[in-house]
Amino acid sequence: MERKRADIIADQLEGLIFDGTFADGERLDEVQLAKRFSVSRTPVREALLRLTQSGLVEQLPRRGVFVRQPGPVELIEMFEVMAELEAICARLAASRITDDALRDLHETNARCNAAVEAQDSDGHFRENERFHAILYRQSGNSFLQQECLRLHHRLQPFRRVQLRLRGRMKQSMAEHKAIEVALEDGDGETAASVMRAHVAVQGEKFHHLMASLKPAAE
Amino acid sequence: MERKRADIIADQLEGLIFDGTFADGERLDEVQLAKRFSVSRTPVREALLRLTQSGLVEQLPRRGVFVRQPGPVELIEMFEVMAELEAICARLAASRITDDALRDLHETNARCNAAVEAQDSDGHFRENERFHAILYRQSGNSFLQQECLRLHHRLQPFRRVQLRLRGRMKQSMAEHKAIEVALEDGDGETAASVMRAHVAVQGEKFHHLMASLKPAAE
DNA sequence: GTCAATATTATTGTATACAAAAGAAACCAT
DNA sequence: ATGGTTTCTTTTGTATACAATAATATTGAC
Repeated sequence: MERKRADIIADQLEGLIFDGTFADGERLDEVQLAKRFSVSRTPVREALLRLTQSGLVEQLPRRGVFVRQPGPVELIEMFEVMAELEAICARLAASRITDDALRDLHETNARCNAAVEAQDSDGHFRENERFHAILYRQSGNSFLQQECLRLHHRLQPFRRVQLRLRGRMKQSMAEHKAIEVALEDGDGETAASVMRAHVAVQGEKFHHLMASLKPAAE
Repeated sequence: MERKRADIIADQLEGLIFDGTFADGERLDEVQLAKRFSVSRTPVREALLRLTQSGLVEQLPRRGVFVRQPGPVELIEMFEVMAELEAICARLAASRITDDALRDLHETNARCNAAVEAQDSDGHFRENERFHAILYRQSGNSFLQQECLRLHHRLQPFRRVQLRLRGRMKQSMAEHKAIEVALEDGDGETAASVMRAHVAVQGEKFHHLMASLKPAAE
């Protein structure tokens, strides 16, 4: 159950930004949003403040808040950090993961594979999320886990795109398997380097995809 | 120049939490703060919302906001993440750092050493900050840089303590030197591992210090 | 006709007023 | 006296009113 209206509005606004209803650079008018959600400006302002902290919008003093989608460079940077963070999780998890979690990881990968075979995109997405979430948790560092979840969530809209590329899903699953094996062996360095590449390639694929769509950019 | 009153208040409140004026678990009353800063509740609430996002306070719905200092476990976790993040910066910087920045780093270390010799605690602190800031920047990833600055800032009140330990400053300087050399050699892995230990030890020292002060804890 | 200065409008930032919910206190019953 | 219930108070969350500033439009001068 959600807490206050402001939080609900923040989540809804986030969704509207993620799905492109509010385009990059667009100004978010407080009174319009207030009318849209049938509330006063106060909870809308709180929601916008939260989005500002999340980095989804930018707030120019006395001018308003504007949607701020990361550009190509920033996106590559964010994926690079995500890759490093997940590599850390993998390395730490190699020595800290529980047997239960290892089993869970194995089963999750199995379900993920099955979803790929069945062309079940949503299923694959769900199990893929679970795979990564398990590793965040098994880093044994809940602060690291929180940071990973935060950045993961922020990159989510960009993450789905690259998975549609031909052959990417199967390669991705092979990487998952390699990470699983490395963790079973307690080989932190291997787990880290495979994971780093696994995540970093997502950013690169996305970048290439963008570049092919907008050849004139930059 | 600061933007709105709410931001100024947020910064001031942060300082008051850092210096212990507001103790852990203490409730921050909106009307009291409003009177203290001679404003209405509105900017106070905005400031508190910002601190909530930063993690300095916790907001229980319909109950109020409470100062939330990290406990021993969380602090160790945060230092572990900081160590890993800085290790990443060092590794990336090894291949990306500019000659100018290398010179700057060298001079900063020299000034830092001089400050240690002169027992200039503030000077050492300042140059030490600069050393780390240079590496954040030379990671060549401004998103990573921002994340490092954020966590660094959050850990600042706990960082100063361990430096007062006997012999720690000299050892710290030796580590700085080792990192500098590794960067000159373009040896990313060495730079990363030295940096990781350099930062991680801060958390451990702090932990030991706390444990020695409160032997009954946990 | 164009540029600039001023007036008008619109929008953000802050203050206050109101509503709802949680906590405290008083009252009653056993 | 103690436990529970109910009222009252305190405090958060929301709505509205006001103030200040930036954007826009209008008007006047050249």
